[in-house]
Amino acid sequence: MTTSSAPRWRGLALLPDAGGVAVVETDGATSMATGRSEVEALITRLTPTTRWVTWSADELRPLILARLPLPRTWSVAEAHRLLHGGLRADPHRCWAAARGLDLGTLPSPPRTDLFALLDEGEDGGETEPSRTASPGGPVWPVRRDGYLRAEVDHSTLTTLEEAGAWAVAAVQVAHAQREALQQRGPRAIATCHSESAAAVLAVELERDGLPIDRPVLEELITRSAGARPITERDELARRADRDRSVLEAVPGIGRVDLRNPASVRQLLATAGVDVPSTRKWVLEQHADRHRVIPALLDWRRRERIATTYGWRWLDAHVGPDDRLRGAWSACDGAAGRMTAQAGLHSLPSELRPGVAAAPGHLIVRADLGQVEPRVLAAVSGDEAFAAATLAEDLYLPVAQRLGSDRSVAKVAVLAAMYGQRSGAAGEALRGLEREYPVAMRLLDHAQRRGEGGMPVWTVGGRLVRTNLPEQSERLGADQRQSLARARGRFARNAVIQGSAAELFKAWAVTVRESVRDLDAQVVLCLHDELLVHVRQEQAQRCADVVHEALAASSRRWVGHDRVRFVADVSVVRRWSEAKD
DNA sequence: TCAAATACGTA
DNA sequence: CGTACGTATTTGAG
Repeated sequence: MTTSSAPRWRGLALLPDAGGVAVVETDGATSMATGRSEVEALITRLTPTTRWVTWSADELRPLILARLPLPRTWSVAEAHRLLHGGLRADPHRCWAAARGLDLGTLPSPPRTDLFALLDEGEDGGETEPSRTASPGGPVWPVRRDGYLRAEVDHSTLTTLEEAGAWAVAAVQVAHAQREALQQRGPRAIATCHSESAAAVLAVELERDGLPIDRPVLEELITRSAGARPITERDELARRADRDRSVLEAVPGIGRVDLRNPASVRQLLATAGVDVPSTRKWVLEQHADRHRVIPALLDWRRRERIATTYGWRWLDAHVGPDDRLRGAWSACDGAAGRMTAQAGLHSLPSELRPGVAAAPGHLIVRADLGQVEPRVLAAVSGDEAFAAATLAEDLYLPVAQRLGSDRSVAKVAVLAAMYGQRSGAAGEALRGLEREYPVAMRLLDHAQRRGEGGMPVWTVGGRLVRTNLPEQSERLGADQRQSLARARGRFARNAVIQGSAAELFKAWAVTVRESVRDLDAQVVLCLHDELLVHVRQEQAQRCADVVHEALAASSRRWVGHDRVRFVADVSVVRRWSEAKD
């Protein structure tokens, strides 16, 4: 293998105020471009062979907003998250980790309070830091004790020299990260490439937003929350309107605070229904006992839309261009799935007809089928389980081997991956252990590590810690055991969920690249589902490209073709439209 | 005023 | 005693 050959890396740092870009060449020389055309020429001239190193994709935001393509990047932050787990990946932390410095004594970021004045000059660095970069390496951002200056980040850069030194430091970290990732496993560097691209995609997703059909969305909101309130009085009146349907189901009840679970429980007791809690699944079991219960469940549904996805949400997150925007991150702090704000990942299906292509456009909707068991087959190397993935419906061959119904096989496989032990799953699990011992061993091993508070790794090499937040000292024996079990289930699931996230992102960023020529954009990533917005003439071609991208990226990711991934791909006007 | 607990939407 | 996240609300501590 020749993976150790030096990558063609160029560091990139932006001067926020000057509107310029500093580029550090592979030999350390720094050049600079200012103005859009000059910057674009500088970036695109080198694009085909260059991987652009930055501390984070967020630093590239101005270039991304200017729609520069940036196809090959190395995000120091994403590499750090892969190597060390968790979410925190500011430059100072990444630098210290790459240098092997103690993270416990990481200089704290500057405070804006009065105490900051008292502490000035006590950072272990020079009191009058030289803001000059030396040719041999970054002097200015680095303190005498080896840490990066806590008060420096990309928004504070003011000169070409500073930007150059900032980029040089990023490239130095990237080289160390690459070495570490090479040790981590055969897929880790490729994973870092796609995670870095996913971080750029995350900025693009926020830039482009999700196209919505405003009249339809407004109608759907009106149906649940009531007409748009103008005054605060209106708002209270709408709220009372929603409450009324529940309250009138129990005559003479008077005023009840439906938002207070204790009051609701009392309300139900008055109606002659005694429930241990007012949780939805509990209420559903008593739905036929009194008409107030269905009314309450419907109230909850409407109230969710009114409060979380109502008029305020629409005004806050949907722009005048009818795009729904929220911030995205390329990975969460646990197994590494993408996250999104503004409710983009939990939009009720009821509102999805309101997500629609802009005029003259269509949406290519694609979702991976049965992705987690297919990922299990890939990461475990269980050849029998891999054989099942060749089927369009993986659960059919599994059921056949288990000698059970498809439904039993499905429950068993999902239970195996989620660590469920209760109910009918227990029996069927034994069948899985008999027929697919290799896959089951991998899950059990991860679970045992989690129970012991030890980390696990995704197939792409991401470290997933299992001992993070809870203070395990001073726990009773029962608490300790339930904590260990929770960690075990988490670890068992994390190797699958996290590896699936890596495959998904590899697919998503391949789609991102390959639809660029069609002038199409990925506008939503939802764990196993992609929406691509495209002009209608190109929609069919785009759907084909999405399929091809899955074939290519999954083949690369798995490393062979004995595990198959499948996607449902359809061309629709609205997100809600049925798959074909 | 802030954090935890509760609840629930999505995968 | 299935996992994850984001959002809103209530509650209780400071």
